[in-house]
Amino acid sequence: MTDDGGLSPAELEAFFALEEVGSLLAHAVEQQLRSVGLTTVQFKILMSLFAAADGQLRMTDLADSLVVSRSGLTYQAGLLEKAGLIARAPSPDDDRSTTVSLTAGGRERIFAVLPGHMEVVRRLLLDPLSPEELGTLSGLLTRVRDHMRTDPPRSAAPRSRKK
Amino acid sequence: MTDDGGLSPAELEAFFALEEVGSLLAHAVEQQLRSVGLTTVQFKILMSLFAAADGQLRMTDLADSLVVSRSGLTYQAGLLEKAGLIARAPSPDDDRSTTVSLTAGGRERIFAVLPGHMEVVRRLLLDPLSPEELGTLSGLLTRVRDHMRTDPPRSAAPRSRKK
DNA sequence: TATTGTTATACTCTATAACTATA
DNA sequence: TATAGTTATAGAGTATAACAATA
Repeated sequence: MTDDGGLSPAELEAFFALEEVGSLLAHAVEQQLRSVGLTTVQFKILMSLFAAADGQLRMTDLADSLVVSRSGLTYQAGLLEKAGLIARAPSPDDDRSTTVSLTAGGRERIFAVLPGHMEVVRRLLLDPLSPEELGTLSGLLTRVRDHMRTDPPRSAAPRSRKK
Repeated sequence: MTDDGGLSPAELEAFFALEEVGSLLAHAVEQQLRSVGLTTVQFKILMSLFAAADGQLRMTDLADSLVVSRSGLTYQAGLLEKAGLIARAPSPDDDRSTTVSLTAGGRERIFAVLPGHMEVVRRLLLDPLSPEELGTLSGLLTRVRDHMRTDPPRSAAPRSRKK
């Protein structure tokens, strides 16, 4: 009658805990980002560029990795460009493409946010754990993340694959 | 120069893994919920009522626990009521308050979603872990969650607390 | 006076579809 | 023909402020 999908109590417990932890952490981070005038999406865009190998990405690749529509990314990129945090330029190899890159101002903004960002994470996530426990948690989550990445994202299908 | 807030590599690793796991899982769950005509917020509302001690909550308490504005909740409650999933009635003890409760249809909808919901969770989160690891993860996350709950949510301040 | 809930309103964001330019 | 990116547009959702009713 009360079919729960066959999950054990332990499984349900882990799931609900993860959902709540993720939700509370996301909210706290969002509040902190607001203090420097960034939304979560915008921060993700900046961090993606920051993490990119050569510091730049194509619009479409960026949209796909963030799982947003291209038009949605165009909108956000317009805001970030107007704020002087990113720059868009035609790609050298393919004239259809636009290459996005972080400006010096964008890098500064990242450095301006990170300390507070980390402080929130530390207070909410890290404080209650011992160093050993942190390592354990990190290891487990990394395994899960890697699995998520390789697993065909049937439920998080990329954009245009209209096939 | 590249101030990262003083977090160790292990801490950063745990943080980024958690952010990505939470993000990917949230997205997958959102896609699944869409198949039964619910948004994430609406599902959370239903689950909050389902989990409530006596199966009902005041509008304000519900809004606070979900960290949304009261007007925002009024909007969503209107949709859910129109869909016959919840019911609103004046509170017996306080005539200013409105008590929200799940209807039979609302309960049915929950049972309709849960199996698929759990399937997504199982595939993404639980599959790569052994039962022992699951227990460990669950324990750690539960600790973190409890800490988050007790810690003054300075960054997730409730609504009206205007001082 | 303070609180509960709703409403009116404006704004942000996102996606779909149409369009331009290039491959 | 297919792809990259933008634009026009429309829709969903959220919050602020004003309001009515009650404590």
